[in-house]
Amino acid sequence: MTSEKDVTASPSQAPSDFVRDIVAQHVAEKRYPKIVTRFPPEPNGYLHIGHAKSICLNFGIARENNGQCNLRMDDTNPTKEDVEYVESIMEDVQWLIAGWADHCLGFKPKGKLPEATGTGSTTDFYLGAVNPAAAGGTSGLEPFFASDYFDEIYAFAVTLIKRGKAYVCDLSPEDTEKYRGAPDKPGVDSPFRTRSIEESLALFERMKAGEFPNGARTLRARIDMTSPNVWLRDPVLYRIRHTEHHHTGAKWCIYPMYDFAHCLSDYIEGITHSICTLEFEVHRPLYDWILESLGLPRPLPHQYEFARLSLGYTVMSKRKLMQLVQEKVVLGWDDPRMPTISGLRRRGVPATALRQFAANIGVTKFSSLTDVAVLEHAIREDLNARSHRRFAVLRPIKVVLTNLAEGQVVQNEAVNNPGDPTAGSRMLSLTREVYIDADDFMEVPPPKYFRLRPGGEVRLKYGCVIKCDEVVKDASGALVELRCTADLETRAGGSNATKKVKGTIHWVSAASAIDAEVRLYDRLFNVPEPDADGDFKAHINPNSLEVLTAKLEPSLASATLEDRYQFERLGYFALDPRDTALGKPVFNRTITLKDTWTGGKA
RNA sequence: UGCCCGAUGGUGUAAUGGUAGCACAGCAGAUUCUGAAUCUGUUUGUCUAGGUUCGAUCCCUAGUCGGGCAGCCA
Repeated sequence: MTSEKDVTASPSQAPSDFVRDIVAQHVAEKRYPKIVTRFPPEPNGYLHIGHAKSICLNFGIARENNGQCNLRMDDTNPTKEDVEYVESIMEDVQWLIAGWADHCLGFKPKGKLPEATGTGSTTDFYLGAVNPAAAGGTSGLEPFFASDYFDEIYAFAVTLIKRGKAYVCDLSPEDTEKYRGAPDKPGVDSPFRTRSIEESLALFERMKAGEFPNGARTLRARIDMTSPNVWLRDPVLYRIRHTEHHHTGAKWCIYPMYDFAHCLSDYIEGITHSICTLEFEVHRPLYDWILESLGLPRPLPHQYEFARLSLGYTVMSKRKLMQLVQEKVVLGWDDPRMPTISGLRRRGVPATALRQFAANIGVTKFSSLTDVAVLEHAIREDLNARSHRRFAVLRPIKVVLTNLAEGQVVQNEAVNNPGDPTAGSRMLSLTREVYIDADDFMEVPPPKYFRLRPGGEVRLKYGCVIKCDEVVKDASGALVELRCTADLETRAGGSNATKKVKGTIHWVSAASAIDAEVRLYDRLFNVPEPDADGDFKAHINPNSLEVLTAKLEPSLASATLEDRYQFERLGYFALDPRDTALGKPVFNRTITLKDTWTGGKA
């Protein structure tokens, strides 16, 4: 495979799957001088974790074969697309592949268009890539745009007409549908199918010139109205849309359809392997028909299909995600509860974890439902290795250590990561007043409860064992504070340091703790397949976000956006990059720690 | 009732004519100043019926079940 070290994570060798097998065979045959893939999102929404699977596949294949993967905006429908999406896509892709496949990313000089390389009767166009890493950054570069090829695609359409393989059709949208027939019923030829080449040529030019209203005419391929594959029943190649385009402005009023534009865009860029999802499988004969009908001089790209990702407890279509945003179920496309790449990033999920996840789930043609536990495992595994441990108390209970003097400070060393000796340590101050988490004290605990109870003992981690002498309540019966005695001889190095107690809990000093907003996220839906009954909004988890003010150990005042933290016994947390302000930290819980305690119920 | 694609433990995936393996989840134990991590062990599987073959998860046929396809969306 590759001789380079995979920087995703040490254990991940290049995965193997049927697409990579095909590519490997082509490499062995030396079929192409270089393997070129592409990631071609339509800029009509934000990228989600399903796209991440595709990105990892396409860029993975490129990097494993010393190839290249072009980022291309598949923007042939001006009514649905927007530059906002172009920008988010660029950011998300570059974030996901950073440090892994940047050297394979294909961009192009800003404004650069394909060059006509054809001679004589053969029409040919080519547009090569520039790598941002090699070019010293993305300034002056941009991704590819299918809309940059409108001139060339138009020229190819004219060629098709001249070859008698396409014609201008005057059927209305409704009639076009009727004539198409049904999957089990053959279609009927359009009355305009026999139109002369000259007339189609003239009409097509007038369509381009804007002489006809939307929907008045289309350019259609002349294939076979009786084909069992409905996509071969004279598919529409061009439609009239008097709409400005986010990238080409007002230049065009006719726009190519996906099927026509995609294969040609692949060809123009010199793509060798055009990898897409299963629903395009029935389009493949059309993809091939168009390219083969043009008599193109360079090697043709080929399409390969794999199963899109379905993840438990979430929805994955852009339409549904858009709905969640528009109906304010979430706070935006990058809401940390969203399965979008931007949402996962904001939640604190590292790109390496997403890449490892993609490698773990594999690539097949079987439509499966992936257990969220697989994603969660990849995130925990990544975060466990890299996160410094910190103490944070989410729901504070005050504990007074009655045998410590006011102002007395007992310093304790706490390691930053028990699995990584190089991570160092920091000091924690034990004082007369500390906070512990409400979950770590129960007046009437269930069986096997290891934590603090009246008259019971527990260890304050990196501190000492304490004993609960008194539970103080107010007139209403609400807990005010716990009065405990600390046994300082049980500290590390003390005469009773190895004293065994059932529970060890985290804590913070009331004297030095800092306040911070902490956001606890839970899954957005409360059933594994929210859309199984077609009503995904009925299964929204009303408690997917809980916001609280927590007490944090003081070292967290210097937390950075880049670092990941494990709040011990609670989970992994990261600073929210959008809402954190100077002196006002906001932490997002990326994921809880795995919790095998049944809560005494078992 | 047309065409295309698929089917391996609970879930996801390997094995491409020769011992059904891995991961997640689960369970049990060890260990633990995180009920985490780590370590050890372990339950559970080739959709059905025929055929080819010394031998079939793999090749062939039929069936069953599942997914996709009838936008001037992608």
